[in-house]
Amino acid sequence: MSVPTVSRVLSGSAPVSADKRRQVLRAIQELGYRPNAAARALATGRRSIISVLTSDTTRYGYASAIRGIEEAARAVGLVVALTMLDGDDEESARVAVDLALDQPLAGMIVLEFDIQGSRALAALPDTVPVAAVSSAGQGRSVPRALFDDHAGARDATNYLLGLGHRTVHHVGIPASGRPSGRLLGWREALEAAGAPVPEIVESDGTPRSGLQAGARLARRGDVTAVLCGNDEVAFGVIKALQDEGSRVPEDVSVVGFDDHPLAEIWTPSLTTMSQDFAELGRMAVDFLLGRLAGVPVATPRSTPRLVVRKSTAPPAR
Amino acid sequence: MSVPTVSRVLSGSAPVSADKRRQVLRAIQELGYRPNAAARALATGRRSIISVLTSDTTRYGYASAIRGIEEAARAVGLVVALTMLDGDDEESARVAVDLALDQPLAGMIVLEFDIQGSRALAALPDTVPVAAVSSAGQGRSVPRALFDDHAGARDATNYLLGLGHRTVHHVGIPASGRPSGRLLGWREALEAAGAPVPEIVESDGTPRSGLQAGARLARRGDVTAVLCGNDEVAFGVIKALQDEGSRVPEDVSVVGFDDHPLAEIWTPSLTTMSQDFAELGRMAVDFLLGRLAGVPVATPRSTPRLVVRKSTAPPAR
DNA sequence: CATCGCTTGATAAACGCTTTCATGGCTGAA
DNA sequence: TTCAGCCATGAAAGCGTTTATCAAGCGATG
Repeated sequence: MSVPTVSRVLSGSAPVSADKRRQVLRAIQELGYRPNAAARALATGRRSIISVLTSDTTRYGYASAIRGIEEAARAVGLVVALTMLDGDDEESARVAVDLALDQPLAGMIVLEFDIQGSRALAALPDTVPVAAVSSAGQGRSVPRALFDDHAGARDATNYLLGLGHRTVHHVGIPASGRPSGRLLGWREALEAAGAPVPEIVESDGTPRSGLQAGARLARRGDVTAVLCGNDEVAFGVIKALQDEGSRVPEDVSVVGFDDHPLAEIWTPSLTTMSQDFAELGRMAVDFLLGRLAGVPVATPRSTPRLVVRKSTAPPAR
Repeated sequence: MSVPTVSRVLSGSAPVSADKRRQVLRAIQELGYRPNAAARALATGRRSIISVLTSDTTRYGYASAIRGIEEAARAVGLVVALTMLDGDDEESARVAVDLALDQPLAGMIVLEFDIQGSRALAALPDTVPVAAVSSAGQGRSVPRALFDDHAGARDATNYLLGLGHRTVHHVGIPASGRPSGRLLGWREALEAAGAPVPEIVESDGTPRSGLQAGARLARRGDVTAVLCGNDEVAFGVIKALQDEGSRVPEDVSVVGFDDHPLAEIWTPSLTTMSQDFAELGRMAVDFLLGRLAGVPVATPRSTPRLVVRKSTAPPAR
């Protein structure tokens, strides 16, 4: 019973007599033998890791996308490695990229939801096969799975205008490029409708910063509709508005983005642009794998879908 | 300029003249050379991957723990690989474990927050270095970083009893063993106080199931205090109670578990047992690495801390 | 009965790196 | 000037697989 025989039994690359096979299998059982992954990777050149570069993995959209990526990867026998991007300077992007690159990678997926993602993408050598998950728009020319938050924001804004609001305020979140697709879509819709374009209120995308944004909006007094950069911020905005005595949706309508699992449980339940991040993650994997295999694959796209709940209503007159 | 010289420059394992070094570095620059990770792993035997086995990564506690693990791993130059456990049968646990084991692993961390985690742990061969992140309690004898949700549930229950509630109801979530530490702590506190032990309401840990649980509780009529298995469920429970006309906390006090980022934004803000999952994840990595290095490390423990907010109050009399 | 072809097992090379070992050049002391 | 001793460098072996090549054994066929 030789080494190659074992290899053949394991890989099925050549016929082995039933007898020998049984022998080999039993020995493997007994010894608890596991092929050495490094040696195998070296000999075959096959890489089994998809590396995911992302900032804050605890946020809903990120976590969902990662989940989708992992599912799709596992389905084809690949493992996903996670590297977090935690500074937004170029140096920390380089460090993270280096760490990720030190693995035997089949490919890489960058969640380009924010500036950290863009930085990482920029720091990548162009030898490594990569797919980004990005907002539709410009950026380094790299294969991407796109979510069209430009269109999403436009639709959301139009929906609010359609309810009769004179204009729509916007609470921005950090974006990968500047300005973000969400911001552009919002502005575009306002301009197309001839509505005034109010000053943007910035946030960092967390509920807590939404609280501050909401407080600032409440102080303005003339706000009747708000489009938030994501649901977490929208939650904070609603809370702050309520704390300041505004009723949602009677006094102010609020629309979120992403369709967080808690959006339908919130009081009032949150009208939002639903995005299927998990699906987007899966598409990114398929896209990457397709390109690796040399199969031409169309750029995957996903357009957010308006989910109307109870946080929006026509303005009080 | 020979191969070993390059290796020496890169690893610093032996002195190289400044001249040669410069030469080598320039060549590396020009060629965009990257050492082959698989070959390196094979030659050195050093493994640079920590594999994390976990079920649903989008849930707050899981995502936070993963984040902590990744941070700690990255700090020592390791990469984390993620494998999701998505069935709760033994077969899918075996598949997931096999996939993870097919990498050159430094070690493995299993998030044993639920039955999937336990299954995975059971499917692990005892040759691989592993640390589990588990509720304090029994289980397979494996090094663990423990969170004491038994004590946490006890404290929470005692807090509610201390407010004057006659008893405390419990909305359970799926647990790794059965019964869960949270359930045990809750029951223990009730029994110690001589309070009646109400029938448990089950949930699957999601906001939606919390909604159902809350509706059932509302129908009982005699409920004044509820301890929920986690915050997401608590959110659902609160919502359902409110929908059914109960006021929180005036009619019913609700306590959650984990301190979700939205807990303080909720209406009313949620009293909860705060757990630092990220820290727990970091501790698990240190623990694992310490044991690998042969350094004796004490079992890390973390006890949840009561955070009192506005969802609890003395019972209406 | 001998030969051919086919199946199956063994031997050896290769993957790209690290590490040990030997060598040759240099320095410094005698 | 010479030789011991040291240091930088290159040659070679080894890490655990896969795969190509080769040899042997077997049954079938002429």
